[in-house]
Amino acid sequence: MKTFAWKYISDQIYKEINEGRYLEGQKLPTENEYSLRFGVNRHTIRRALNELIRKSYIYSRKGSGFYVSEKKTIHFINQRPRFTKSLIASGDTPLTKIIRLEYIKPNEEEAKNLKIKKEEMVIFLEGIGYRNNTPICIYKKIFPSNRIPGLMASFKKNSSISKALFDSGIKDYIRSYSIISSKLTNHVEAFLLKCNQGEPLICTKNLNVNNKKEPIEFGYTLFMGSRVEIYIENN
Amino acid sequence: MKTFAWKYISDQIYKEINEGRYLEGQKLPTENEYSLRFGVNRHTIRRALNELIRKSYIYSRKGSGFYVSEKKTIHFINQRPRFTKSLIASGDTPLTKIIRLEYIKPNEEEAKNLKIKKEEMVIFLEGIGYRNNTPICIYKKIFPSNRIPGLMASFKKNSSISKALFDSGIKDYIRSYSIISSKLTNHVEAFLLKCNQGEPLICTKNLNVNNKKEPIEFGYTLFMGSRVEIYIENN
DNA sequence: GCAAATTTGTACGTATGTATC
DNA sequence: CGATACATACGTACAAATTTG
Repeated sequence: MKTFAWKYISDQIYKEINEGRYLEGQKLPTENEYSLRFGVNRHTIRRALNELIRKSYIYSRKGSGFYVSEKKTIHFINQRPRFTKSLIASGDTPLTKIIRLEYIKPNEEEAKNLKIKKEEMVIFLEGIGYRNNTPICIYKKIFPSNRIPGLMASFKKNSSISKALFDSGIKDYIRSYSIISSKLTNHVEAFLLKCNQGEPLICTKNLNVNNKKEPIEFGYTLFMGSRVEIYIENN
Repeated sequence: MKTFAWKYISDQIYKEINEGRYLEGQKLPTENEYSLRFGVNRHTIRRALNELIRKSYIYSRKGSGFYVSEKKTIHFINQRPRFTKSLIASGDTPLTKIIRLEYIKPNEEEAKNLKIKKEEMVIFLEGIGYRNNTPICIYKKIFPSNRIPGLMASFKKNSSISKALFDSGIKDYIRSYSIISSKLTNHVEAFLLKCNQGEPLICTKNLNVNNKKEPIEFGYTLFMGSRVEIYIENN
């Protein structure tokens, strides 16, 4: 099989990144510089660099340049889920920013999973998880507030979600199930995750239940495929 | 924010696919036809169509045309893993093709997981999983043959992996852990999965142990993100 | 089975827009 | 503000795979 110019150049540049010739976040040569070096048209270089963006080895900033991407962290999925713990386990500073907190009506799937009537209002919480000030996931969580009195007040007092739950009487909970799929970022997600549109995401959907097996949280998380790995433990 | 021609066209074509105007696998209009219809250059159409390929809504065949992609199946990850069972659960005909079966030396990670010396030979098995004659995953499995006498012979006799294990005395086994990550297909994987290079994959790595908690299988699976969803049950 | 026509893929070139420095 | 650098979009040409006659 013939290898094409753009493919060869893409592999070549990747090799140089992989050899550690550029630090994470470091700027790569410009399109024109590569164009001169490889003796091809600028568009052929663009094709090559675009391939590396798709594989999320690099990213671009319009008017600025192309830069080397950062490495992955590990997220754990197990019976006792705690986002913060995951990040501690991977040796980084935990951080979460809540970007939305309000009462809304659940959709059909959410109501069904939480075992409530779809007219019953729920607490909707959306936030972004970080590692080293880099966003690595977007999460949305739905709580059946009628089942957990005082939860909204507790959220407003506590910065930590599991602490807020604890204060509202949820001393323990376990994960009932998770569903994992994949898709590419749309432009809103790309904005929140500070990445390019079209990057691969690992999507999880899950249900947590209390010790009486009553659903207490239904959630979605979008992890950046390029920054996260998911670990599933069965005891 | 200004929306560009290629973006608008990409969204428009996607909308038409999503409205069900084309069947799964159906051929779309050619680049030239779209070019005429939208009044833009062929390359602008290519940009738009490429976006839909990246999102795996469509795929292309050189010299032939662009086609609408097929829907997803569900794969279950739980304590009692059986690939075949997953496919039955999703209502399709199970099928697996073994493309490699031999004795080799394990790498460090494999030896460590299987709790054997890295000089000890293992059985390496590689295959492709199908649904309706469409490949949906590539799997590689490593078995500590010293711990499972007669396994190689059994593989050669049986078409089913779990049946082969059963015949070799592994009446039951459970999944110890799974790790999930994501990446894009390289050209070998794209060839095996009959898809375009650069499609997103859900990558799993896992360890199965027998009822004495001895490792009996370490495996990797690459699921096509566009054709599979993964369901994790915790009882 | 072969040749021609069709269709996608690669590669060059030019021009202009737009964000960053 | 001007210079730089990435992004979009036009155009041409030819290569390579598939389909059609």
